[in-house]
Amino acid sequence: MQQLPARGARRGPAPPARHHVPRPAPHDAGGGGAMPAHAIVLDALRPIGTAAGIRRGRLVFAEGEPAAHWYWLASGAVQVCGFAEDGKRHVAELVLPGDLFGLEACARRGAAAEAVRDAVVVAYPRARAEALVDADPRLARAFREIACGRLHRAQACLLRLGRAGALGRVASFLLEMGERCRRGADGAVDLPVTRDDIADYLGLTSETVSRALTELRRRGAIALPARRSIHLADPAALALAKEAGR
Amino acid sequence: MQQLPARGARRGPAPPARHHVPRPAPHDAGGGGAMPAHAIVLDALRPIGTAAGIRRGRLVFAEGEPAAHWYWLASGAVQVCGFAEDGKRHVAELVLPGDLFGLEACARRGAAAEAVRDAVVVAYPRARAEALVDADPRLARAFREIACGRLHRAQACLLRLGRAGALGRVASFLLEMGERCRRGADGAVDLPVTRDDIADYLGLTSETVSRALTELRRRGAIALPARRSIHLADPAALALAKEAGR
DNA sequence: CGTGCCTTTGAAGCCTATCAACGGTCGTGG
DNA sequence: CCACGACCGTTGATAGGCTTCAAAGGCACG
Repeated sequence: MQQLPARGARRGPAPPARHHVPRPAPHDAGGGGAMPAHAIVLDALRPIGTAAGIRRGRLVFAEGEPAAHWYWLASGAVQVCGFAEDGKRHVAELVLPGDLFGLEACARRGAAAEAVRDAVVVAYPRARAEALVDADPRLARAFREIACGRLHRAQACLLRLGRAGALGRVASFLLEMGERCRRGADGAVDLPVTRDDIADYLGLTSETVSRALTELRRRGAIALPARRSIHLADPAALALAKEAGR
Repeated sequence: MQQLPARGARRGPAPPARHHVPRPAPHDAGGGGAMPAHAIVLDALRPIGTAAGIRRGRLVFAEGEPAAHWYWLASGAVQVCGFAEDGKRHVAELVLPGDLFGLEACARRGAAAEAVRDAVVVAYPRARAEALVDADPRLARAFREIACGRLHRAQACLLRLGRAGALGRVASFLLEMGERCRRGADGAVDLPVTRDDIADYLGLTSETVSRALTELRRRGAIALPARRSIHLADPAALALAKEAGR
């Protein structure tokens, strides 16, 4: 159990990381099968995991860095993202609690991973993790399932970015979050990200995201009870808005 | 060796498919390692593969269809794509000769695969292929490498779609094709796709793609010796144009 | 209680989609 | 071999959507 090399940063200063071993997976990315692939992999990897706290704005790993670990997000939120030369950011993947991330095949990271909320991650040394996976076909299959599922999600994002306008992207995003996020007591979705983060994820600006949310609220599709809380009042209306081209 | 269920279609009628067993991989998606992952997987899968010809415009598989096979593209070109309700298409992945595709984790296809040129594909029954992979850790690792590499490419596409404008997307696309395509005798890249296909891949229209190409030619970054041939005269200029935001 | 950051709203401008037309090329059939 | 037709590519004009620039209110945190 040792401190991770949590390098880089953009926002505020960085207090020392917390250390504690998180409990097993809070949810299983619905695989339908008998035992979810996520649970199989996490069970097997737990013995070699080390936990660390990452403050908001800090990087779990940077682009170009050696890919020495696989990661599991215990709490908080992480974005896998790239940076343009002018400092602009684009988010390739939104990582929520319970998700694995940083599963690179190459020697070096193709993108950075930034904590967008204070997060607790568990790191698994890649060499040891791969050895474990190699030794157990059942585990290998579960991992394969996760990797292909991740590819599927990325392609869904591509389809969304390619053909949908601002309203459609935001509506689609909300529906995705409705499925992936744990709902609050009143059924509202607690967004783990700011408007800026959403914008970078959808290839928009925060102003446009705000306008789209306002429009959806005007239509009665959603309600915004609190800053980070969104109530999906009319999923059908959202699904309809999703189809709106640009 | 039997006929594949090549359903669906858009363009012209469909003559009978050709049947022949293609030779081993014409190229190895540069893994750097001793033996490329592609070669390992293809060697192992060859015994259970059946070849089939797919005419341009026909589907290799349709969205929602059971994912019963893995595929390898021997020749031609294939696009993994989704269709909107209004008939608009967006391409999630461009498959070139030598690539594996259709590696779904779910029971059903999340997107369709359309031949954009007359193609020859080799199909591997998924159950038998997975059994083979399960039985050989070395094979499993190679397959994992391919899957993660594919995810990496998809995320690169996401970054491109998210932050680049038309000129940047086209420049980026040309550089990608320059790396993935086999060059002609004069060093020109032979594009396997039409302007329309490029547009659907980049989330643009064919007119905008055409304008971007004209602009790049005006800048001296490229030359267009023939309809489907593009000479990358100044890769540095292309890399520069790639960074152009919208 | 003060200070940032986040969010929302407004106005102007650029970029891209859309509609339209034309020339060129390829494939087909006479 | 030639002629025709369909498709592909290019270029222009217009409209619409999104980004950008700007400013103000609100909530959270110190």
